[in-house]
Amino acid sequence: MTDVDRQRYEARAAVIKALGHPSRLMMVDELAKGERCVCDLQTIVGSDMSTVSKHLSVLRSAGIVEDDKRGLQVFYRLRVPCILNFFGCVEAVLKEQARAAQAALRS
Amino acid sequence: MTDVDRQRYEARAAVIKALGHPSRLMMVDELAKGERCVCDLQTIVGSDMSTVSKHLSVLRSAGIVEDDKRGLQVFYRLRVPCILNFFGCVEAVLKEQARAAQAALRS
DNA sequence: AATCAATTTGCCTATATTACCAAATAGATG
DNA sequence: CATCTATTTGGTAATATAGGCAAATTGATT
Repeated sequence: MTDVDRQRYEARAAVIKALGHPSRLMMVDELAKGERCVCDLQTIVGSDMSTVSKHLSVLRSAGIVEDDKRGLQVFYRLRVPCILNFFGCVEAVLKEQARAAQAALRS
Repeated sequence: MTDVDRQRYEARAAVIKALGHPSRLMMVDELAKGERCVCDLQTIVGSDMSTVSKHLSVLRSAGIVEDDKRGLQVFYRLRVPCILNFFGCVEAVLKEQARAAQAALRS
């Protein structure tokens, strides 16, 4: 494992980590439908506006969303929509989890 | 956003979070080639054995890997191979990141 | 220029994560 | 049974993350 390889895994992990929070997932899901202002996202997520803003900045520095200020509002949108493909597989993992839990109960 | 919805995002985030660490990504990548004992993974990752073991337990409780003790060794393998599809999109995000960084320099 | 609205930043506290070491466990072997 | 090997568990310290409040910023409005 070379140093460059390590850096590559580091970079990948940073992207994935940015997605590893429920509020951020909610926002990504909402942004899948189109661009949204911070206020829209706050309504959905339900945290303090400053908290939402910080989550968005995590997504932005990971390269997952980009923003665009128009007037008083800042609009965010997905930069790389393939992110959405993750969810299918994540659901598969959750199903496996459930299955394993059942099996454990039976044994 | 109902409470059940929130729980669903929570569960998804937990799975994704488990992937959000460079060492764990390395291990998943290695396991893509087939099952491996903890010692194999330790060699690749290069951390303390106990650290590697804990990372594996994170992946296991997320439902991403399963393990199997045979003799003195414990073998791990991927439970849900679609995980590997993530990487393509993550690379796309990284490329976008790089492009944005370039654009920022030019402006 | 003063005020208002939307968002971000700074600060602080609580909680979570990571890593290593040392000790415990479990199976194999002499 | 004593011992060796592979792995896990417990303890602990360092660092990172998350959330809210208050203050700062930025653009719009009067």
